[in-house]
Amino acid sequence: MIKRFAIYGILVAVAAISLQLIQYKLLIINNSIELYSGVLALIFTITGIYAGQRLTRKKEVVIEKLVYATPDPVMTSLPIEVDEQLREKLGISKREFEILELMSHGHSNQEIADKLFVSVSTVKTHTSNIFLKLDVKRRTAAVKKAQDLNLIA
Amino acid sequence: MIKRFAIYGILVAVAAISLQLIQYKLLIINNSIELYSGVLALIFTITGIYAGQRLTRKKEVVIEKLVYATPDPVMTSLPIEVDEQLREKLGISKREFEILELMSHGHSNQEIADKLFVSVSTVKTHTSNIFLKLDVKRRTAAVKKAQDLNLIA
DNA sequence: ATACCTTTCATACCAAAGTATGAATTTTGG
DNA sequence: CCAAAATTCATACTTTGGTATGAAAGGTAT
Repeated sequence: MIKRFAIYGILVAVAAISLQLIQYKLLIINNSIELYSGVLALIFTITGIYAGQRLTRKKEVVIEKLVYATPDPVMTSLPIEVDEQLREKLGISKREFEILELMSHGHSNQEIADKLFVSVSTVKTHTSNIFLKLDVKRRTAAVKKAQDLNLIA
Repeated sequence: MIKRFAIYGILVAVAAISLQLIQYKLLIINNSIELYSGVLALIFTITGIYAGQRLTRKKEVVIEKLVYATPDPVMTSLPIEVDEQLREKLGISKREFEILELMSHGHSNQEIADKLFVSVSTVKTHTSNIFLKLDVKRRTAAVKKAQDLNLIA
């Protein structure tokens, strides 16, 4: 940081000397204080921008950028196994898990029943069991918890 | 962005007029081109630093976070800004959005009402409007769609 | 074989969610 | 200031979700 200020100091010194030259050239040849002012303004604006950038360059804000990509085959194997382990750990059966996934897609009990070719009663039984095992009282909470646990996507 | 340049343009104009005053004051009273140069340099260095900061403020370091999802044409810039834009595009009000978020956390209408200090009726009205705007029929579907649209986390 | 788990289904009942309608109040933008 | 949008609330009604209970059928491990 000290080094940086030293460099900037040298630059200012060089600029000062340059100014003397520019000053006399412009003032003697053109006798124009306006032109001189303009050049001066331009130079120091640029210098200011440069200095400002240099001195504050490290103040960066880290922002997450979402990159869309299809899942890597190698990566997909891991989550599924974890899902499986966690599912079994929670005592959730495969059928219940199926229903949990359909539930997370926003389907009603009736729609789930139709998709799985079972009665609404069956779906209700499963969902009730899922709620017990996930320790929640509503399907929205079940989906949220399952997502938080990485049980489902 | 255009607005920013306009503001900068006005500042430059004001600076130019100020310069005339400073120029004559200093040159006439002190007859010192060196003092004038110094003031000019200082002003425009500061201006430069300010302008540089302003115009390049958004250059953050972007850390890429992989999200496994199909590319969405709407989702190209920063998530936070898109949330706002998308929300407005869908005509979803700030209050409705609040409720949508609480809904996605698995809360019931009663719980949402308690958190926001409003009646269940109000929450129901909002949720119904949300469903219309998201073109869904259930809260689970609303949450799913909002997540898919990256409207909510 | 039998004890256990999973899956299936029903019936009944209560709670929560969602719709429709209308209206009062507040905020906000021109 | 005024019009439009947002927020609030109520009442009445329908639909869906969730609980409780009981039961039947199929698979499986001891």
